[in-house]
Parts: sequence; C-alpha cells; structure tokens
Amino acid sequence: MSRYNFRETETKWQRLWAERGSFTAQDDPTRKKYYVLEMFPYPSGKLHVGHVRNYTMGDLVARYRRAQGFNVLHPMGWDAFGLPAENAAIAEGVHPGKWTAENIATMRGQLQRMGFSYDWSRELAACDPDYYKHEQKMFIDFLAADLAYRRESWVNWDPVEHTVLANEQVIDGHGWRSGAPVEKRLLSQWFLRITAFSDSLLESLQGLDRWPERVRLMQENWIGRSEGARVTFELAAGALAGDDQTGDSIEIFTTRPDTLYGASFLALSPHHPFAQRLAEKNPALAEFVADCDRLGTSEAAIEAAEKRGYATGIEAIHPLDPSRRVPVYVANFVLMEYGTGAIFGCPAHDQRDLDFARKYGLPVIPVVLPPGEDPASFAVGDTAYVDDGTAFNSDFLDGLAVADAKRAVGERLEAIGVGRRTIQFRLRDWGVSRQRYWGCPIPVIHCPDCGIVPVPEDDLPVELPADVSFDKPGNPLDHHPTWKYVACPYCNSPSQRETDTLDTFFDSSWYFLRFCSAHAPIAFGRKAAEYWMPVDQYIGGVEHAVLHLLYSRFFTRALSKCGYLGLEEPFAGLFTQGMVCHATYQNQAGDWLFPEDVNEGGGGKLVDSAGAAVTVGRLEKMSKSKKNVVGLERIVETYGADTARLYLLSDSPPERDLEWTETGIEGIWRYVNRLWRMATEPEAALPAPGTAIPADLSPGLAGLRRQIHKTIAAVTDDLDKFRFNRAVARIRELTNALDDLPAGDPGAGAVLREGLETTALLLGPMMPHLAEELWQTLGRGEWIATASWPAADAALARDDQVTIAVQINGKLRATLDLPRDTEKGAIERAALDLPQITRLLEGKAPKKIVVVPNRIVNLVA
RNA sequence: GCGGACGUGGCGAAAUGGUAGACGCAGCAGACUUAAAAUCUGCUCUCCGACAGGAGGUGCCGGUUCGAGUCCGGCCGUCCGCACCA
Repeated sequence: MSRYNFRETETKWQRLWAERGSFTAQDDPTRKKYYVLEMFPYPSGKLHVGHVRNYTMGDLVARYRRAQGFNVLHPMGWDAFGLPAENAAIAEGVHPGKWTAENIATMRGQLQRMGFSYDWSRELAACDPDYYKHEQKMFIDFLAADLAYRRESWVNWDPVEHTVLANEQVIDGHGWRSGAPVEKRLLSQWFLRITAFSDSLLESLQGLDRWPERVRLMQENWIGRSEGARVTFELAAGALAGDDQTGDSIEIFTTRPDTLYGASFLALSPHHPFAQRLAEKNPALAEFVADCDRLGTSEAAIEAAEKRGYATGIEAIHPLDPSRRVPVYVANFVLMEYGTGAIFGCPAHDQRDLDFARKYGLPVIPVVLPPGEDPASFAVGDTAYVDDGTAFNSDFLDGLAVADAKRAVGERLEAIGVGRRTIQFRLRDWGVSRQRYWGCPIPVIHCPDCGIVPVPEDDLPVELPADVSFDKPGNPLDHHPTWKYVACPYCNSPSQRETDTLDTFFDSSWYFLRFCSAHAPIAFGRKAAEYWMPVDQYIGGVEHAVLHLLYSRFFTRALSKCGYLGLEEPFAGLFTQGMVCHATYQNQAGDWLFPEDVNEGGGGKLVDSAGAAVTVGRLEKMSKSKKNVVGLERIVETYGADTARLYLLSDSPPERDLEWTETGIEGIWRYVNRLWRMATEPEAALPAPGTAIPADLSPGLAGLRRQIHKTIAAVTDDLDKFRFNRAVARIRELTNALDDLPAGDPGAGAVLREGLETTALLLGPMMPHLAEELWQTLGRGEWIATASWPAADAALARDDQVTIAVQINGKLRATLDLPRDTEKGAIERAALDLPQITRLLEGKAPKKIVVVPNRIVNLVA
C-alpha cells in the first residue's frame, strides 16, 4: 500500500510554481482583478499555527479566484518596526535591525514551506528605508495639508522608563514593564487629524456591506457621534479675588440642553485651562488637581474612585435666566478630552450629577415630568429620571416633549448668542509620537530661528542611525552623540532633529497601497493603485477592528486629499477569523509546559517528561507566555503543509476559535492517504483523460454523477460565503461516495475519473500540492494552478427522485420516495396509503393536510 | 452601565421555518495480522423494548405557525467590545 510522500511532492510543486512564476501578478487593465490580502505579520520570531490559519484562508481565496479567471494580487510583507525588537536589543544585545531581518528570513521560509501562492516579487518590510522614506514624504504632505500638527497633550508617562506609553501598555494604572504608577503628563506630541474625517468615517460604514456587522459597530461606537449643544456660562463679577476676571466665561457641552433649567452646578475638568489658572493661585485646588492626576485611568481604578469635587467659590450666571447663579466645581470625573472639558450638572436627570449633588448638598430641580406624574408632587429620590417626558419648571419649554424641547432651547440659545447646537464626536486625533528607536523617524527639524521645519524632500529618507546603544533608559535617538544635531536646512542655524519616531500603526496604514507597485520610486503609482484597489478581500484578526482598520480608512482619505489617489475605502470586503487555541499545561510547581513535553501517563492521566502529574488548564489563545503553542516545524515535518492547511480549514467555522488537537490533524492525514490510494490504485480502470461518460449509467453510477455535480455547486457556494468547514465536509462526502463505487458497472471507471478529477480541482485551493499531484497522476497535462474552476451541470445535479417526510401533527411518522415534482394530490394520496399512516389515523380523516412539494406532508389529525 | 455575539451528542460541528446531529474526532465491536501499527466493516443523542416499534430531546419559560434549533417576548449563562463620554 503506497503512502503519499508529501515531502517530495510539496517541495517539487513549490519549485515548479516558483520557476514558472505562477503567482506573479501583472497589472492588466483588460482583466478583472481580485486583490486578496491577509494582515501582514510582525516578525516576532517564528510563525505559529494561528498565523497559518489566517494565511491558509487567504490562500484559499487567492487560488479560488485565480481558478475563476480573476487577475489575482496576493502579496505578503512585514510589519517590521516595533517594540519587541528593542526589547530583544535590551535583553540580548542584538541590534533590532539584525534581530528583525533574521526573523523575517525564518518566517519567509516557513511561509514558502506552506506553499502559499504569494507574489514574492512584491515583498516589503516597513523597516526598509525604501519603504519608510515614502511615509516621511506623506508626513510632510500631511503637515502641508494641515492633517498633521503638533500640540501639547496629556499622555501616559512612565517615570521609570522615561517614555510615553500607549493605552494598551498601561495595566491597572501601572507601566507594563516597569510596574511604576503611570502619570499624566503634558507633552508636545505629533497628531494626525483623523477627526477631520469623523463624519465620512462614520457614514461610509453603512456602505461596507461586506464587513462583519460587529466590526462596523465597534467603529461606530469608537467614533461616537452625539448631538447636543455648546452653551456659554458667564462668570459672576469678581470671580477671582484680587484679579479682574469679569467677562470670563466657561463653555460646556451637553446632550441634554432641554434640561438647562434644572442646572445646579458647573463642573470643570482638573485639566481645564480655567481650573489650571485658578490652581496657580490656590494651593488647595492645586493639591486637588495633583490628586486627580495620581488616579489611574484603568477601569478598576475608575470604578473604585470616588466622585470628588472642589468648590471654587466662583459662581456662573445661568444663560437663560441671569437672575440665577450656579456654583462652579472642579471635578475628578470630567474629562478634558471630551466636549469642552466642562459640563453643567442637572441632578434630576443624570445619575452621576445626582450622586454629586447629594454629596455636596446641591439642589435637585426636576424639569422633565414622566408621563402620568403630577407636576406638583413629582420628586426625584435616589434615581435620576433619564427617560422621555414633558418639560416643566422650564419657562418657555414647559409642555414640550424632550426632542421638541431640545430643538426649542437650541434655537433660543443661538438667537440670544449664548450657545449653539453641535455634533460631538468621541473620536480623538491620533497621537503618533513615540519615544522609541525602532520606528520611522519623524522628518522634522527643530530650529531655534525658523521653528519646527519639515526636512526637505531631497534630504529624505531620514535614516535611523545604525550605531545605537540601549544601555540607558529612554530613547536611544535622543542619547545619540551626533545623529540629532544638524544644521537647519533653511537658515543653517545649529538645530536638532525630532527624535520621536512614528507609531508603527502609521506603517501599516498604507502598505496595501505599496503592494500595488512595490518597486515604484514614489510611494505607489496612482494608476496601479486605482487598478488594484480596493482590496477585495482582507483577512485578519478582530483585534484590529478599531485601530488598524480605522487608521487605514483615515489614511486612504488623507492620501486622497493630498492627491495620491481618489479613493475613500481601502477594504471592500473584510473577514475576521477566529483564533487558534490550545489547552494549557502546568506541572506541580505551577510552571507552564509545552504540549510536546506532556505525555499520556496511562489511565487518562497526563504526565511531564519526568513522569510527574500535570494539571490541564483551560483552552486559551496560543501564547508564548503560557507555552500552549504548537511548533509549525514539527507539524509540517510530520504531516506536511497540505494536511495542516486542510485541518485548519475543516475543523471549525473560520470566524470561530479553533482548538488545535493532534488527533484532528491525524484524521486529515488519514484522509490524504486515502485520496492518494484512490487515485493511484483505483477500484475501476480509469479511461483516458477526456473520455466521454456513457449516457446509460446504472442507477448507482447515475446517482454518483449527480452527487459530483451537486458537490461542485455546493462547494462553490460555500467558498463564496466563507463556509470553508462545510465545503470540506461536502468534499469528504463525495470521497466517501466514490469509495463505495459500484465498480463492476459499465462506465464505473469513467465516473470515478470524473469524481477524482473534480475532487482534485475542488481541493486545489485547500491542498494545492496534493491536488496538483493527483491531477498529474490522473494523467492531466496542465496544472491545477492554471486550471479553471469546475462548473456544475445543473441538469446532472438535479434529483429525479425525492424523499418526502410524512408527519402527523408535525411529528415524523414515515417517509415517501416519489419522483421529483409529483403533484400535491398524488403526494397526499401516497401519504394516506402508507400502512403506518392509516394505522395511526385509525380510519379518521385528517382535519387538514399541508403539502409542500418535494419536501413534506403534514397531516393534522 | 451601554452595545454585540453565542448557547445543539463525550468533543469540533451540520441543518433556505419542513426527516435534528451531515462531515469529522474520540469510543466500542469485528475482519486482516503470530502480534502491533496501518487498513477495512459495523455500531455510537437519551429512555423503554429481544426485534418491530414507541417516547423524549437543540440553556430555561412562554408565544406565533399545519410545523420552531431557526421567528417573536421574557429569563439564565458564557464570551467580546466600549465606558467617569456629560
């Protein structure tokens, strides 16, 4: 019995495809294009099976669309800037560039070993100056277009590492590496004006109908549009003792301007400029503000934190009733980053305001009357009333419903010039400055005379210096003895380079455009981009639902505004695949163990290499820290690339998490060998390729042929809809049927040939090496890589006999085999004639009979 | 708190409102073998029954329908995203 030699076969086909350049994409405007892309990986060391699942899906789509005749672009590259390279430099003393290049080499080899149909001629790496010089030019163009700017901003500052931390690097208010409490610091940082596109980014989500609903929802929430009003409160005269502050005012944002008559205080963020100014003269307030800054920003810290306010003693004048005054507080729960950094409190109709009012003894004035309540007796207890109702205690608004009151008060505020209706977004501008070495240098120079000036385009790229040391905390660029000292390109004064580098999300926001013309001297050729873009099918993890996917949508708009292309949405279709999980193992000491170090110890118990008992933990996403990773090398060495690929496609729906099991992949390996034997040792002699199939087949063979064509139709539909696990099941059903071939019937060999060839074509996108080898074994000349996707013959796929279920009161009692499209009356008679049915009906006629042709009969007794 | 997804055998899962559990994993029995592996055949939702056959069954309660895993309402549970957002 022959065994499939995957080593030889897979290497052979990989070589042949490469020699012929089977997957090199040519720009050809006469052909329909299809751009399929998987999120490019960070070169962290080695590929794990989670990566491979993602790329297997992408490769399936690429090969499937190629077979359908599309001109397919399927490129791969490296998201090669990032902190792990610097951590490796600190820990192991290896240069980040060297570390990254070595990882890329390893991972490229692994990808090639998997047989993915990438156009390697377009490979790129973000850390290559030939790549990042283009994003330096983009940054300068963004500056000119006012899409990039510099401002002071409150950031997470790690006092031990001397660097800004991203939100995800702050865990429970502490730096993830140093463990030091993170402080809020006001620093000058570069920002990209993503908020300039808030409306467009939100509205265009509607049109992304090939995106998962939940990703669109997450972006919608992130952008967070709310309608409301900005209202100006004048401060009472003499607000600041010893300082002439008359005429000062505070602008607040509210979504409930209809409750303005219920105002009983104003609250300012501790970072509000007015609060800061007051704090300069008021040590107690300064202490309060400092206290607020020490508070963590984590969820737990916020939940635990008490709502606290500092009464400034200042009063504000109610904008709609100048006779009324409300006290001004500085409060720890008001965010400077949202709205205007100041709010008015209406305790009766906002729970947090109510809690605050109760704590500080402020009045609670109800101004929205719930339906059915008496205005004379309605009062708010411990729960604010936030629902719809009728305005009262509100002068000209009295009697209006909430929505009408909002409109009326908006008009009045605008008429008397104390406010205006606005739309507020939650989205904030994107801070891109990072105090790190291994990133793209921000191409600006700080000149004492000219100010902050862009590096002239002729001087690009600003390359990272190779000779850096990581022996001091902080940014090596800042410590570098020479790199940052330059002459101003405009006035020649001694100046300094910007030493911050760009957030690595900048790199990944346009790589899909670079792939369209990867060797162009400019960032990308407009014609090539407009041919290939948008990406027809993008595939990646849901963890980028907001960050990368939102930034890329912004970039496409920003680049279009700067004249690079004319496009808004980069990704027409998006698929977010599930993670690959594995059980976790711990020894008695609590150390994590690699799965390959855990063995069956008899009696269902698991033991480690020393024979000691092992605790099995829960299924978790594969991660280095818990060691529940499966090495790709061993899998590919043992079973081959095709087996791994089919397993990753077959076991779970692609959007769901998949549990990696050794028994699962063994099952696929058995299937691979079974297919191999069926083709190399066929049960019936196969006629020459292309031989016509006899028309007068036995019923068994006719049924088998029908199944072949049904399978083609079903698999095609499944692949279109990303139901890969079902497609695999259909193909395996066909394999089972072919294995039960009525081998003695005339024409058996011809039907078997059609079945095996179909199977090879359908498996082509999933197990490309085996498919090619089967195809060749069956005597076909051309390659699957260039063969067309099979077409189902509708006439052949059609059933001439159908099984109809017979129910009594909705319960299945019998089945009925009848010719397809038998008339209702005939079906009904046949059902009533069934002995089980006559017995169960006991001679009584059913009250009602429902007949669905070709499907079901339901007798209502 | 707000938003979303999901809940089906021992396990991964199938099922345009129409025969629940396809396909696979694991398990059991058998064939082949000196033996094992590999391979092949059969069985495998639960309960009653020797069989035939019946009864029940898709987290729980109710509804719509001739008919509900699927649609609607309300619970319970799990997971995910956002969140002092005014």
